[in-house]
This record gives sequence, C-alpha cells and structure tokens, in this order.
Amino acid sequence: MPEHVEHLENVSLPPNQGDGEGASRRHREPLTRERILRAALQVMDQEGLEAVTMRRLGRELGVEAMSLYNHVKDKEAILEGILEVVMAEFEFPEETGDWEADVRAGARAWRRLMIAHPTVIALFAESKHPASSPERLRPMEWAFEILGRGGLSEVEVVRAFRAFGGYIMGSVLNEVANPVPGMGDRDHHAEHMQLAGELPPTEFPNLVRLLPLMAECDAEVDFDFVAADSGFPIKTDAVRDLLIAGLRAKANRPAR
Amino acid sequence: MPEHVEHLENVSLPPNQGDGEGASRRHREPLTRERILRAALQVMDQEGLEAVTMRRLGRELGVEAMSLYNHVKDKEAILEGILEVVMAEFEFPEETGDWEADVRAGARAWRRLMIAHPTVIALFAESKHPASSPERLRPMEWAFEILGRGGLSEVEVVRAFRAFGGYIMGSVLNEVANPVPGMGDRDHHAEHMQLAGELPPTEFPNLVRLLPLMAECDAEVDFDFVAADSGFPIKTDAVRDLLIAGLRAKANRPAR
DNA sequence: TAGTCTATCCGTACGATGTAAGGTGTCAAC
DNA sequence: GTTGACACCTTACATCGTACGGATAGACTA
Repeated sequence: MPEHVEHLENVSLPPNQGDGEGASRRHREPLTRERILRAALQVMDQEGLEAVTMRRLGRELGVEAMSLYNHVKDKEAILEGILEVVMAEFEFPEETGDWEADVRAGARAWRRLMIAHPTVIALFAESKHPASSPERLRPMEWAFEILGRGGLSEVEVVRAFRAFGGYIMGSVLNEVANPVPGMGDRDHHAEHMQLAGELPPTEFPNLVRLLPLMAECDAEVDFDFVAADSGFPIKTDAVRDLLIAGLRAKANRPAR
Repeated sequence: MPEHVEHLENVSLPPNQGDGEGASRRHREPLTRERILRAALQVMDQEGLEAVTMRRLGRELGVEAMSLYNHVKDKEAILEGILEVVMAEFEFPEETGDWEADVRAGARAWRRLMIAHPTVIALFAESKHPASSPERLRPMEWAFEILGRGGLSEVEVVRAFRAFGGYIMGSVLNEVANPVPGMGDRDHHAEHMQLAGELPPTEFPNLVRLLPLMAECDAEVDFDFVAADSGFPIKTDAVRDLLIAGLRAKANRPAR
C-alpha cells in the first residue's frame, strides 16, 4: 500500500509537495464542477473537441478520470457545461437606448463570443437538449428583451431572434471550417489555394476564380459588408444592417 | 474450417442461401464505396451521428467492420463521403433568367437539403477539410455562377454567398436542436414548455413568455418571414428577401 | 483521544470504439 | 493446376466512457 501512495503523489501532483504548515496533508485544491468545466473548455479551445476526454481532463486536473464523476453526471453533462460556461462569458453590451445600436451591439457581442470559442458551434450542433441550465439562456433572454423594445410583436421577436441568431451562427460556422484553431488563416488559405489548383477549371470556373478570394477577405468585414453609397434606402447595407432595417420597418408599420 | 464458413453464411447473409444456378457461390453484391456511404447516410439520418460506427455499418451491409477498409481509408473518409453524397442530392433549380427568382430558388433548394439531412450540419461543424472531393463543391460553384450574374463584383459574390449560406445554415441549425429526427416537433415543443415552466419568471420574463411560441411557430414560415404589407420599399420583407433586395441594390448601383 | 460518518478519490474491469496485421477464400489468367 | 490479385474475415490492441467497490481524508460524536 505505501508504495502505491508514493506512486500516486509523484505522478498526480507534478509541482506540488506538502506545504510548510502541514495543516492539511493533501492541500490540492478540491475538485469542483467549475474547475472541471473550465479545464474542459480550455482543452477544447486549444486542441479541439475530440481531445476532451475523461482521462485527459483528469490528467489536466491532477486526478483520476473516475473522480470527475463525483461532480458531473456524464461526459455529456460536461459538454453541456462547457456551453454553460461559454454563455456565461457573453458580454452584455451597455444599453444606449437607441434600439438599432443596441441590436447591433448585441449581434456583435454574440459574434465575438462564437469567434472566441469556435468549437462550441459543433457542440450546439450535437447538443441533444435545448438548454440544461438557465445560465445558458441568459443572453437569449436579454436578446428577447432588447428586440422586444423595438415595437415588434411577440411572434416577430421570435422570428427576428431566429434570423439574427441563425445568420451569426451560420457565418461563424462558415468561416471556421477548421475546428482546431491555433493555426488560423494561413493554413486555411493554403488549403483553399491548393483545392482551387486541383479543380478542373472548365467545370468549376467560378470556384477556381473565387476560392482564393474567399480565404483572403476578412470575415469580420464580411459581417458588416459595408458599401458606403449604394443608393439603397437603408442607411448602411451591411447584411446585418439589412436585417435591422427590415425589422425597424416592420416595427414602425405594424401590419394593417 | 468448414464449420467456420457455415457460421459465416448463417450470420452474415440473413435471408440469403445459394441461388439456383450456382454460377458463383458468393453472389452477395460486392461491397463498394457507394454502398458504404449510402448506408452511412441512412444510419446517420435515422439514428444520429453517434450511431455511425464501423461495426454498425458492417452489420448493415452484411459484412465485418474491417472489410470496409478495403473501400474507404478511414472513418473520417466515410464522414466526408456522407457530405459528398448529400451534396450530390442538391437539386439544382431550373434557371428562369430572373436573377432574384433564381437566387431565391437556390436558397430554398439549399434549405430543403439541410432540412432533409439535419445532422450534416454537425458534420460541417466538425469537418477538418473544406472539401475532400469536387463533387461536394458543385452546388457552391452553381451558387457562385448564379450570384455572379446579378452584376456583383467578385468580392461581393463571395460575401453574398457567405451571407446566404450562413443565414440558411444557421437557421436550420437553430431549428434542429435535436439531432435525432424521428420524433419531431412534439418532443421539442414539450421540452421547451417544460423548460419555460422551470424558469424563474422574474429573471426570465421574456423567455417564459416567448419560449412556447418558439416551438410553435413553423420555421418554414420563419424562413420567408412574410408580412404582406409593411410599407417598406422591398417587395416582400422575408428575411431572405431582405438579403436579396440588398444585393440587388448593390448590383444596380455599383459603388462609385 | 478514539471512533464513526460521509464525501471524495483511486483501482480495476467491462464493453465498445477505430484500426493495424495477417489469415482465408474466390476468381481470372496463365 | 498454379499463381496472383483481391475481397473478406479473424484476431489483437490502444483508447474510450463508465459501473463497482475499496481506500482515505476531514468533521463530528463520545
């Protein structure tokens, strides 16, 4: 038995020997759901979704895999928990009172969040339950609140939410085809270029011409999609702003 | 040895005993990449992504798991292959010559495809490579072609594609939170209702009010988001049509 | 101070997964 | 026949999620 304990301490607590006071022999900070989820999110952000494994998380926390089950029910619970943590990171913009500005700021904040943790999109796509915990829904509640202030009907608020959420989600999904960040545009660009080179140009003329462009142009700009002076009667015709303008029109002139 | 062959025939070929002519003893139709991918897609559509397993596909095809490796490199290759098969199902709309109508029809066709195979969105989210095979890109080529006819610049075509693709992808993603179809709206609705019931109403007043609505209203309608007579100067203000109208404006009046 | 409780953690083990390595059977060409 | 080539099978292994039971700590009781 004793040698087994030694083995344990040597392996599990890398830079960690008993502290001076000796008040508690095992002063390793106790495992907690929070710590587990934070570690899981970090591993996922850095090495992708398939790196998130029970044994890996245990190693990350200086603990055996099975110990995690004292704080979370499942691996699925950990995945749902990651979503919770990410949603808790949502930075609610200050409300200016200007409805359009607030909607715009909300959309941008949401997009920032998705860009910061691109892999959560895969999580969303696989998640079986719409929401495990209320925390996960707080940004949604806020969005409903903001959208509702514009004078939209209840159904319209729901639809507007879907339209915005869908657009942002989808554009981020389109732009992070590679789930493991770390290597960003360079790799992507190269892959696109190579692909364009291999394509039969007679069958795919547009792709051959446009694919390199696709990797080049900054998606952040895409999101705004601004052209200063189209004669179109909307202030700016960012795609996003198109949606906003459409909604405003709807709000100002409630259907008959 | 003989008894091992018996075992094989009994287990692997469920309703299959030697045919009359005896020309070829093993007349089981030969395994092929096509058959594998088709089976994979079917399993995925019916039972979700985690049901797609090598052994399961083997069972589905009356074959041992390892036999699949004679026709595909990896499991990942199978997943990429599923994307290929799905993309091959894209129904190119007849081109009417009316640019707006064609864009609209393309968007609708794309959406139909995603709705028919909702789980592919998870595949897209996880896929490591932008495209394994040219087949997978044919609808994209077509989209570029159609969009380009509207008089948009090259960059604008790329952006428009991202905007549309993103919006459709995202709205489908939002609407199929449950990856296993089979049980459709009822389940979803119930889950939303229950969730709304458990929410603290003082903290989540909007959610409690709107969540049931969310499950109720038809997403197909959302996609069009039609209100016959808003005074807005766009023919119909479907969200999608907002995008189209914005693009048309851009095309008619190229930025200075 | 000694003893018990309870929460936390470890070790072992089982089934399922993807897949490497090599065996076995069938068929076409010689 | 003999010999390949090829499709398929069998076995085996590392790794995964997790059920089960034993060990250990700190808190509480006496």
